[in-house]
Amino acid sequence: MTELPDSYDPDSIEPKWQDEWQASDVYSFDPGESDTQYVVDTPPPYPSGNLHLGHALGWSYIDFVARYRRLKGDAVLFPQGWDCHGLPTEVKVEEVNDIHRTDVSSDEFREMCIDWTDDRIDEMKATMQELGFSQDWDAEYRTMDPEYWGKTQESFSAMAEDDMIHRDEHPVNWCPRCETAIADAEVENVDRDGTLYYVTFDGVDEQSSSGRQAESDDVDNDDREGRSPSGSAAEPQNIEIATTRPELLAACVGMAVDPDDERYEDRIGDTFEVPLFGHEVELLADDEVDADFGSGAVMICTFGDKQDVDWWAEYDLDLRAVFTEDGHLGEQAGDFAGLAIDEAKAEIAAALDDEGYLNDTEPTEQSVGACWRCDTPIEILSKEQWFVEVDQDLILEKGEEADWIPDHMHDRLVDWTEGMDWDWVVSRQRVFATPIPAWECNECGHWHIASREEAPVDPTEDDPAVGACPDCGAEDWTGETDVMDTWMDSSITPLHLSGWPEDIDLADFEPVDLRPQGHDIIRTWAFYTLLRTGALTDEKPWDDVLVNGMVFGPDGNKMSKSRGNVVEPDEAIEEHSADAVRQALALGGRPGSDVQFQWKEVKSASRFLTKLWNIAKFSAGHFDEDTPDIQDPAYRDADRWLLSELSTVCEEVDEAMSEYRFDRALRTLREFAWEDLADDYVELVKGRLYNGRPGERAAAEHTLYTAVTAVARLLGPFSPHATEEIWQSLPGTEGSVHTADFPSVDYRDEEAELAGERIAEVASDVRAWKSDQGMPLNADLDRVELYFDGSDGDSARLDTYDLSETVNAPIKLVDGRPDVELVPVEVEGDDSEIGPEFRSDAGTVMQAIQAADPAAIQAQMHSGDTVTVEADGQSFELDADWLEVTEEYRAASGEEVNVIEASFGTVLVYE
RNA sequence: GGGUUCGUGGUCUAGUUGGUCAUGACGCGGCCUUUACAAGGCCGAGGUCGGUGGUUCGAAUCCGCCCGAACCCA
Repeated sequence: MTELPDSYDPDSIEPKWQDEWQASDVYSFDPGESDTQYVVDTPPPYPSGNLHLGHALGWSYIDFVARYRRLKGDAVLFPQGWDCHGLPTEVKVEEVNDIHRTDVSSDEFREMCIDWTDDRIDEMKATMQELGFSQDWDAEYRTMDPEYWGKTQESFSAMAEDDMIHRDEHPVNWCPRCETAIADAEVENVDRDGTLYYVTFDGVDEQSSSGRQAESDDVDNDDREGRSPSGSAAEPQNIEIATTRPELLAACVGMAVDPDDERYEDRIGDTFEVPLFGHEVELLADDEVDADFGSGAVMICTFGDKQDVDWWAEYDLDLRAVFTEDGHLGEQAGDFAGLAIDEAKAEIAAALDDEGYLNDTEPTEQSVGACWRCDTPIEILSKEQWFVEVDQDLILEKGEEADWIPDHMHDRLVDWTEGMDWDWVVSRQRVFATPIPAWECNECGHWHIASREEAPVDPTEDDPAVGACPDCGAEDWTGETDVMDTWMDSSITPLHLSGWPEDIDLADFEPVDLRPQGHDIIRTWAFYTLLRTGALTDEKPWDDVLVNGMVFGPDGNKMSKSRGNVVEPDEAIEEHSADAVRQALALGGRPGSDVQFQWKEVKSASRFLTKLWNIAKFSAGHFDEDTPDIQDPAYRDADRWLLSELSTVCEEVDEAMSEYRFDRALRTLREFAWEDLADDYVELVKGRLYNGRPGERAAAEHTLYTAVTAVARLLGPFSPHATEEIWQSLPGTEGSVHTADFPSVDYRDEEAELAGERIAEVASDVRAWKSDQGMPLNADLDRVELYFDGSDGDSARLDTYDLSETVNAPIKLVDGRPDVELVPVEVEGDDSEIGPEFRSDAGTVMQAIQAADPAAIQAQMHSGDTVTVEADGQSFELDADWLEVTEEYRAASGEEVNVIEASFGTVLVYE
């Protein structure tokens, strides 16, 4: 127990506790210390070096849960991993060192990447520390460490044993800038302005040579020679197609139209000649063609898009690969070979125009697939690659078994999964990644995948353990140089955290408790984890998936450098405090919804923390080492009321936290601490604390102690630093607030709650009245009289001691109405009683009540249990309890008196 | 084009088992040194609950349509 400093200074207490926690083991996971474990599958971020507010939101949620579960007594594993492998690091390392990755050996390049990543991890850890997150750093993992990527390889081998890995020639998404295959999930569709070219394909007539028609039509550009889509006289007829990609002309292997398109009715199966390149293609009919797009006819190329791939497979078309891996035109392109794709588009369009094949162009909006790492438009190339089987049913089944918060995020998984039509291409033509543990036999071309025991292994360095080729017996191998998609690393995090393979076998795996993540990686991290864990263990990876939204800038837009609306976590921490930032993030909305970062929320959180600090400081001044142990305190109504309220708060916070409703939990806590505890309770008991007899004082002290220690613990998950400082300054506490137990306050007293509410209400009303009168709040009053207009003798059960001290006046309680002139001015009926009773007449009855003379109604209420009102010539009999008469003070009756209307009756204040 | 989510005072937000005057914060105006706190207390102004139609005695809440925004997918 230490003295609480006079003022709240987060700049000094936050770093102090962060260092303290690091040096101690408050967050270490010891499965033996509790019967219940709680394991979080924390996202391993890509180590960019910059932990932004979006991360801060996701990690705050995790930290709230982790700290809450610790309070509830679970042994919590909150680990932190790093998803290190990937292209951006390679690019960065090349940039920083001004080299190309082929300038140095692979090993050397990998080392450079590791060094770079180490530094970036340190930067992100520093921000995590500043935000007060409670990871157990003993459980840190980095996918670039052989201990980790060996597991990736082992899982690859295990899936290969189950025939879920294959190597095939298959069209893949290819980024020509990164020069690697990428998965569907790594393709972003971006809208761009493009040009739609109308190009004529001449018809081929077996009888005659493919002579062109020199016919001219009206087109927009009159310096161009145009060709009609349906040349009138000559045979055979040509056809006009529309394409945004003339550079693919050399790869054209067919043409397609809508089977119902009357313009092309008789021409299905006709042969046409590809302009400039001369090869012949056939016209197909397929439902997928949009007759309203362009000319209604399109060309099929290998490959312009996935649709082309489908048609290519379905109609068994030729493969004419025209693009090279580095985004140029290859030999198939003849005179155009060697041009970059963009150049080729312009040159081929110009050539088409020169030769009279280009009829028209028009601007068009198009959606193109782009590499999500570098935004370069992707191409589809046919390549030998490694694939992991996508078992859609299994993924859907395991996804269904998990609880998604919010619920609807599960729909995204389902939509994505059902739309998958290719297997997952996992090979990448890069360096800094997990090596694919496979070798090709130099003799017979057989591919051998490492056994599980061989991992970690670099096949470019070591030969396979198998020795001789099982197919041909040769012993000469070439190691695979391709590496794995980084999602292969991160999709086994639940397995890694569960201790596979050293502690458990795949068959022993049980789902971990929580997967927190952003909704942007449902189609990747969540999808792949379900795929891999499902395939390897036949279990769902986790019980709950908690999905966080995005953090927008203060202006409501997505944070971006170009918009200038980026707020960095350390900026917000410096301005206020980490404790305040965390509260602002918690209150930004329910989990799953996007959060707009707002300085005012951080500021108001900061004010609340100051308030809390002052409550604690005031309270601590009244505590001594005996306070925690006060036995059988002589509680008064105010104490019982506060304890009863606190019991409800504990329960509500518990429930909200277990439902991941951090916003609701925190709001509940704030209201209790500020309104009930500070504004009402503390004001009520000051008299007792300062002037009360020892027993009376002790009851208030103990109540205050119970409330403050409970609030510190309940608020600990949200604002760990301030609550720690407060907690450790209180008597009777041992160790960190973050190893304490969830407060068990179970003190229910409905009568005291009612009494307390009334005492607090009057105290607050008199306080407001004094403020209105311009009086000091501690001004003496002659007396205050409370009149209860209920008939059940309420007044007898009200404890006026604290109230009297607070308002500085003797209190008199009276059943009945005060001897001042009160005029009934309005009668209100209870909708929830009158509605169901009178159904369609309810509206009429309510109107009648309002139209009736309030005095007459009141008279009826005083003379009996029922009240009759008249409307539309009918009379309706009402239960007197359904009505409430509002009275107003009209004139003083002699003595100078002030009247305050209260919920239970009337309060008279005599100055 | 398809799907999901959302629309509440100037700004952000609570409130979805329908029920009396719609919650709070920030901002704004005014008053007040009161033995934890002026980083406080008190009072006040400010809302057709996106629009429209329906269900119902009664709709911010349920249903239909429309408008707008964000995200995901094509």
